[in-house]
Amino acid sequence: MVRKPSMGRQKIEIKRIEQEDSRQVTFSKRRAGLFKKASELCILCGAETSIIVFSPAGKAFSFGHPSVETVIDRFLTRSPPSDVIGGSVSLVDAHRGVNVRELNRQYTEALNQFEVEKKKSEKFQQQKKASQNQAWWEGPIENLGLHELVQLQASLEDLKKKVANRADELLVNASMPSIPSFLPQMNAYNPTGISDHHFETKPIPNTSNATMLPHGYSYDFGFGRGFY
Amino acid sequence: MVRKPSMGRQKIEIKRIEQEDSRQVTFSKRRAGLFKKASELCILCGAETSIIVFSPAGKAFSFGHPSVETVIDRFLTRSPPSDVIGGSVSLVDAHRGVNVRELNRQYTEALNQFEVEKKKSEKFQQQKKASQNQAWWEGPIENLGLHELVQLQASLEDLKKKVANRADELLVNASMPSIPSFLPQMNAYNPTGISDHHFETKPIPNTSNATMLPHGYSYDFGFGRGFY
DNA sequence: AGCTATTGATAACT
DNA sequence: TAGTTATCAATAGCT
Repeated sequence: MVRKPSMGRQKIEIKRIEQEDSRQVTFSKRRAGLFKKASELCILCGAETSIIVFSPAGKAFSFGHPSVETVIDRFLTRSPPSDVIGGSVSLVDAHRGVNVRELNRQYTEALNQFEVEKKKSEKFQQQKKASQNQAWWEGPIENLGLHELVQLQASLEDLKKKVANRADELLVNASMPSIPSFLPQMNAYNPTGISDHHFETKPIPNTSNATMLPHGYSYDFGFGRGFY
Repeated sequence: MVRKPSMGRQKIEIKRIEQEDSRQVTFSKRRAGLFKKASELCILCGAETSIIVFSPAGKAFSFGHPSVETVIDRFLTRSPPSDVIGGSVSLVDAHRGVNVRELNRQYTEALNQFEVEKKKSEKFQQQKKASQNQAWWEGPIENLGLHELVQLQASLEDLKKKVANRADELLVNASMPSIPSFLPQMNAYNPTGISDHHFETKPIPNTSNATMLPHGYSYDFGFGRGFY
């Protein structure tokens, strides 16, 4: 019998796939591959990873270990994983207003400082845009005032720490009721099916306890954090 | 001479790598691979992707197209409020959390902008310094990024290769200023040592215009969304 | 950081 | 959308 000599995998250029069907197929396959790679990275190296992917059609897919929310929160607040899950919020409540207000003040202040510095380098921005993707970085740097920028950075870093600390308290304990990993949330989440959320996720082999779900669905098996 | 018959790649089990050194090496390699895959997914399929990875040591790495913040925002906006999920925390004033979160987001954004500005200034310095020594490459290939140029100074051979790749990208995506894959961004990143942020990101080839930076650093080239 | 031998991912096709 | 195969690409083990 004559074999069917598939061309097998062919080398492709990394550029937008114009063929819509092919693009969709490739998206699905590669998204699955990406999530698998991520899960392996988590398992092999004990990393915490979060991936969010919006398909060209606008559908959201996500992968997260221990969960998308956990990683994002850690990233945004830059605070270490908290074990104060489910703590009382009433205590935070008492200081909430003041803290937020103060943080806001500091933030505004820092922002103002930043704006001043920013204007100094505005010309470079313009130069960049003017030359499109040309060499925006070319030109004199003397006017930038790097020294001042450095100082500003220091103050920002300081502020950030405060924000992070506050946020950690407020978010972790209050607004971010960290979803218990083993909860069957995904299934129970949208029992009505009314949601117009998109979800088309493919389970990945060896995914272990990482979450890998369509938009908005978390499914942490409680891998926990085994970090240093 | 006797060849050195490397064992080449061996099959491995997907389970935690106990050997610390190996784990670290694997983490670096695979993280780079993961980001590359993500960038390809974005380019090939026009997807919007965000990846955040915390190394076992706690360092944060991120990839984002158009930017981490953009994708996360989009994701969180559409995501169901997590406050409602956990019954025990339903008493929480969701609004409060939003404020803090928003505050932090704005702060992070500001910091990112600042960092970008700062980074630019550093590039200028490099540019200046580099120009003093050799500027032979200017003009003919000024479409390339400074980082590339700086990098290329060390290797003419590399130059040819890079220029070719670059030209390729530019031809294909003329309107998309991409981030030169071999950018030494992370190296020049924090010369002050003031920041306590972690950053150790590896440039990924063919990353195009996606952002792929260490924690908190966004670098949106304005790719925009080319969705349907 | 570089180098290969292999495994693993996937483009083309059914 | 899922399954198969030939190739290409990623990377484990070393240096």
